[in-house]
Amino acid sequence: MDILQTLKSVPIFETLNKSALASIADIALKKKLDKKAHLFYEGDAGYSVYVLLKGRLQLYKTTSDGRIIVIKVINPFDIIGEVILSGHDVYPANCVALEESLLLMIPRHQFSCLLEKAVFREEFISSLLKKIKDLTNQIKYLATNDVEERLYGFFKENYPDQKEINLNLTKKEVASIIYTTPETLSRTINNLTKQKKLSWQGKRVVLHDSFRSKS
Amino acid sequence: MDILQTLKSVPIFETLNKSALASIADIALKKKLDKKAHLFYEGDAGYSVYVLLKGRLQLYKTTSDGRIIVIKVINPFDIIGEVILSGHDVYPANCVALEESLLLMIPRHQFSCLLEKAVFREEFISSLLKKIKDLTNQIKYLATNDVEERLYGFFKENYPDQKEINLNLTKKEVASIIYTTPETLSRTINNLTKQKKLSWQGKRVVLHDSFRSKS
DNA sequence: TTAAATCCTTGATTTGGATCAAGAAAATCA
DNA sequence: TGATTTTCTTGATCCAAATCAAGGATTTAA
Repeated sequence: MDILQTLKSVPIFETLNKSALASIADIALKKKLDKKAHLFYEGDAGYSVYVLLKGRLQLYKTTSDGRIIVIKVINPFDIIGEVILSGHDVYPANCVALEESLLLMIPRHQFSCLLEKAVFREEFISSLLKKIKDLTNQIKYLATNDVEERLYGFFKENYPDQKEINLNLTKKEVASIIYTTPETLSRTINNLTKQKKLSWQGKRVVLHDSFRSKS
Repeated sequence: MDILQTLKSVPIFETLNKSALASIADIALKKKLDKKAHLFYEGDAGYSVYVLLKGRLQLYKTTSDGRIIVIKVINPFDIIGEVILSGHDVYPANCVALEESLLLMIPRHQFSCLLEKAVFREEFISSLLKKIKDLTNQIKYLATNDVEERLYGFFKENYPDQKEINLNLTKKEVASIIYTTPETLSRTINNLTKQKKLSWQGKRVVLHDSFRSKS
């Protein structure tokens, strides 16, 4: 698929007219990221804004004692790295591919120019506001301390409405996304399996109707 | 102080020229909020964006079992409620005054018009990006489970560089801001006092140099 | 000024989940 | 293919902080 076609399929660019799309297509590059490869590290100076086309990324920070704190899992059509648009800024977190991913890479200056267009600006601001809402929910989700509940939230957030999931993540990775350890996740899955709330074999997860938020 | 003067003192409006300022002054209203009064509740339809001029607010959500999850403490010159700019949206959290506060209230449509101006737009986008960074840090801060550390972060974030603080909050409120209970906060203060890391009498808190992050 | 409500403290107890340990299962590599 | 690494599971133990309880201090209301 050529870049122009690709652009049209990305919601944030949908409202742009042909000439605007063409001008992005001229300077945007596709970038492939292997599983476990990093897009950037915290503190890196940033010159590009990215749009995830395919795959799944993870934004995370590390604590002083080496633990990983997952900020957010990034799904297709999310914008990444837009924080570097203010000032000559650096990325505030690390970003790694959870699976093989495909990105669109737009130089920062070019991206700024797009903001001249009212329709695009509104889309962009909306996407920032949505991100703020998401992070707000993430905080609530985290502060509501309960591993089972967080696991439920993980599926709901990242695999909405799916009963049968083909999971491209290890349990260890899921554990870190829901802020727990592999041991605790393993025991939680045990319990849920006994209660017939889900089944989890290899990459295949089936959520039964009884697997619900307690609230 | 009249509104025009006030506007000039708010960083996000600093770059605006006289006519732009005058047009805001025409439609912006000052709003006083008593301590414990709500600016809005989660789910309320929103028609205004606010700027905090004086005082301190708290954004929070409630869990299904009635606990309060503090999302963010808002300090002067922060923008509040801008999330309602996308679509015909509702506020995603509750907002309450922790002390008597003064706000500037700008109708949403008027605020949107300001975004036509490139300088203002850049300021506004920067403020959104900063908010995203802040929330990101809040997540890390929360996930780094340690009450003493979170208390340290609370002071650093909200009373930067202050050694002697006149605290307008009850200990119960501080406890909820750092995601703990009054009992645990009380014990933590005990320990820190014994170690001569701080003293906390009534509203007056003195942080000694030895009160530092462990990391 | 007293009464009622709320906040704060201290002690005792409980608990969810982390950590430690070690073997089994899977995935990756040579 | 077998060898090595990594992941997953299960059990035992530990711990920070929540919860429960109850008395004292402070604030607010009447």
